[in-house]
Order: sequence, then C-alpha cells, then structure tokens
Amino acid sequence: MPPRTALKRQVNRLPPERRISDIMAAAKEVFVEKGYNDALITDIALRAGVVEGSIYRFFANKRELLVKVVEHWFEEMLRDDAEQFAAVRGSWNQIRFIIYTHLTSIHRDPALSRLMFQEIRPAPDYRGSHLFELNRAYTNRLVDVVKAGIVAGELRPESSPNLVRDLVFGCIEHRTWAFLRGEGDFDPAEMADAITNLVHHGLALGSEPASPMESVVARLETATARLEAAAGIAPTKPASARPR
Amino acid sequence: MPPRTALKRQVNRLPPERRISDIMAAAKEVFVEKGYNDALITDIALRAGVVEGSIYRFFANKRELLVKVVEHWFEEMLRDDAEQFAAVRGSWNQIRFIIYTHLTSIHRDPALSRLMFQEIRPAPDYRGSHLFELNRAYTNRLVDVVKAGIVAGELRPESSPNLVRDLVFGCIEHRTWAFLRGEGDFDPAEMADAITNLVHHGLALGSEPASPMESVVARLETATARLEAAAGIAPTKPASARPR
DNA sequence: GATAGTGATGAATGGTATTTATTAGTGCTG
DNA sequence: CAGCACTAATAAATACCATTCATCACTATC
Repeated sequence: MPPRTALKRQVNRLPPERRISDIMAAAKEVFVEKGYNDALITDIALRAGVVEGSIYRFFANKRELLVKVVEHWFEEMLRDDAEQFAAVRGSWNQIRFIIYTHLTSIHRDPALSRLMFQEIRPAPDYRGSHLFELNRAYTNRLVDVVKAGIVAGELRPESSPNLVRDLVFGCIEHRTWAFLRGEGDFDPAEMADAITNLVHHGLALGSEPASPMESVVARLETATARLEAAAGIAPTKPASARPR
Repeated sequence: MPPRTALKRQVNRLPPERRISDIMAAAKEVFVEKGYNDALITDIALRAGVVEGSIYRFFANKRELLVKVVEHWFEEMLRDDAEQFAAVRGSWNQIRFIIYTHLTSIHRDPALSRLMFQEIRPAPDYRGSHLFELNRAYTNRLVDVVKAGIVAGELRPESSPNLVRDLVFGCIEHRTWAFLRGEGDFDPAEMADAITNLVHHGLALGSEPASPMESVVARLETATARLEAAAGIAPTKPASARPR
C-alpha cells in the first residue's frame, strides 16, 4: 500500500506577486552564484519552492528572467543614488561622486555588475530595452555635469561630454575586470580620486598646469605690445621652433 | 541490393596540421557569424568537412576551440602592428597610433573583438591564459609610451601609466559597444583623434594643442626681454587675473 | 456541493555538447 | 606483397538542460 502523500502531488497556491518575487529572489541568488550559463532553471525552481514549469508561467524564458532580475537591482540602485547626488556641488565633486558611487556598486555587487556587462549589454536587443533606458539615465548624469561645467566655465569647452562619459565608465569597467573575475580587491574611494583627477585634468580650463602658462602669456602679450609700440619697432617674428 | 557506397563510410585522411587549420578556419567562420553560444559544433564540423567527433580529437571542447581561434587572430594582429609602431615618434603620435590601430582592429573584425571582450576576458581562467599574456603585451605598449613620455618631460609625472591604459582601452571599448552590437558605424581616424586629444590634455605638460601656446610663449619671452632692455623700462609685472 | 476556471505540476520533448564503440585507411614487417 | 597493428575518422549513443504540454488540484461562484 503506497503512502498517499507519494501519490498525491502537493500544490501550494500563492498570489502571483508573491510567486514572482519568490522566483526573482531565487533567480538572483542562483545567477549571482553561478553566472548565467551555469544557472539551472531546476535550481532556481527548487529554491523558489516551485517546479520548473511554473517559472514559465511568469517569465517567457531564462533570459527574460535574468533581465528582470538585473532591472530590479538597477532600479533600486538608481533610487538610492539619485537623492544623494542632488546635494553635491561643483563639477569636480559631482564627477567624483558619480565615479565613486559607480565603483561602490561594482564593489558591492560584482556578480550583478558582471551580468550587466557580459550578458545584458552585448545583446542585440539591448538598445530598445528598459535596462538601456535606465543605464542611459544613469550615465547621462555625468554628461549633464560636464555640460553644466562647460557653461559655468569650469571645464574646457572643446571636450565632448559624450566622450567624457565613455572615458569615465569605460575606464572604470576596464579597471575593475580583474576584481569582477574574482582576482584581488580595490578601494573605491582611492580609485575614484585617481580617475577623477586624471579625467579632470583633461577637462580643467584654468586649474593646475595650464593656468600658470596662460597668465604668463597674458602678461607677455601685454608687455610686448606695450614695448613694441614704445620702441617703435616691427613686431617680433614667430619663434621657429621650441628650444630644447 | 543496397549500393555499396551507402554502406561503406567515407574516410578522408589528412595530415593533422591540415585538419586543425581546416577546423579552425571553419570555426572562425561560424563563431563570427553566430557568436559563441549559437555556433554549433555540427555546423563547424560540416564546414570543415569532418564529423563532430573528429573535432574532439584536436580540441578538448568548444571553448578551447574558441580560445585557439581568437589566439590565432590576435597573434596575427600583433605581428602586423608591431613593425609599424616601431617607426612612430613622439608621445602624442604614439598614443594616437595605438588608439588608432586598436580602433581599426575593432572596425575590421567586430565579431572577433566581441568574442574577446564578452567570452574570453570574463572567464575565470583568463589571467594565466596565453591570450592574457598577448593582450598584456599589446596594452603595455601604451604603458611604456606613457612612462617614456614622463621621463622625457612630455607628460605629467603624476599620471599613473596603468590608469592611462585603462582610461584609453576602456574608453575605446565603451564607445564601440554600439558598433559591436551592429548599430551604426564609426570612423577610426576621427575617433582616435578625439580620444587622443581628450586623454592627452589630461597628460600634456606642454605639447600638442598646448604647443602653439608654448611657441608663442617662447617668442614673447624673447621679444620682451629684448624690448624691455632696448626701451630701458622696468619689467612688466605679472597679470593679476585672466581677462574674461 | 457541484462546477468552471486556473494555478501548479511533473513528465515529455527537443536541441546540443560530448563520449564511445566501431570502422577504414596507412604504413610497417616478415 | 600479404598480413597486421596502429590510428584517424566516423556515426551512433549519452547526458544535460531549457522549454512545452497534458493533466491535476485547489478555489470561488452559483
């Protein structure tokens, strides 16, 4: 006589929102632990307390599940960052803040960052996806800062804000790949300072090394005009080559 | 009576090098057309004129085949670049050359570049692989240029050569992702100029777009001294502030 | 307390990398 | 040059998963 529980299948009904959030929580765990390819639907189902088939009631396929998980994480992150950012003043500080918070996200959630970089962004339908829009909003803060900095006369007007965006986010990614592969660690604050300084020096209109030169020029141009007039001589011809 | 050819299986023996290069050529084609995941061993075998099982005689698995294909491409590329690079002089030109050739490779072989960025580099065993060494050699040329530039007094001594490397290669990748996804096109020469200028301004102690300035200064300093002496007047005092 | 509607199940399906048992050339040896 | 051993090459078998589907069990409604 076989036990009834073995014959009768257990069914556990729950409101859809709950089911969805259970599945997403389980999926997040598994994706983080195993990466996209090695994550098994079976495993996700097990942890969510459902059976494989049930996942397909809420998500079209494994990839959509991944996208939803990453979207959720990203939205949360954006919410947290946005309010703090509003308080920061000055282009250097704002750039530094954006770099720092981005580095902090990567440092806190390396696996999710990786999924974003490796699985989501390269997909052919990425442009046109919600995550693309979210990410655009995220990175556009930097573009806006640069534009504002140019208008305010703090940053070089020739610098392309979009290129600066790629410079900053690309640099961050490139520099954190080793960490994302699980090799070693990094200090977000320290790295943020280094990157900000390097980038900012490429942007600064009147800071460190350019400004002394400019004031020298201003002084010399004035003096020359004054003296050439006073002496009544012809203007000095351009220097043929930089001496050295 | 069944025809004998249908019963007897065809076997075509070839020297191993030939087989290997046939398989690698076929694999390259398929990986480029379909990407890693959608590339089928069956398809590769078909195009190479062998049967699936034969591929496993020469390559441990699909991933090793991918790695070998990308390695081959990368080595070829390195050989081509190296000789040209040796002829370039001056840090701005050298940086520009490195950026330009890298952009050109991406522009010429987007699919292979993508495989490198998306499939190879994120792998946990990447560090320690031959491709890692090749890539290090490739990017180290930039590091060396920056170091040399600092020693020669052309570049700011505070700038970290390694950070500059990440800035440059990261920027290039970030900016070319849309192209790698098949969206639109870009002009390597134009982009190389833009990136080089942006980066170099963050590095330049006193060259390129700064260089006109330097020659002006040289001319003015000379003229001033000459004129002030001739006119017998006191040296002009430093400009108080930049007019604007 | 029957019944329609639907959430949930778990077994089946299909596709694909990888393994393996078998076969067909090839070159060596006596 | 016939037999033999060796190995390249084959094709079928295996294993592993995402995805689908026929069926079942709960719930609300009458």
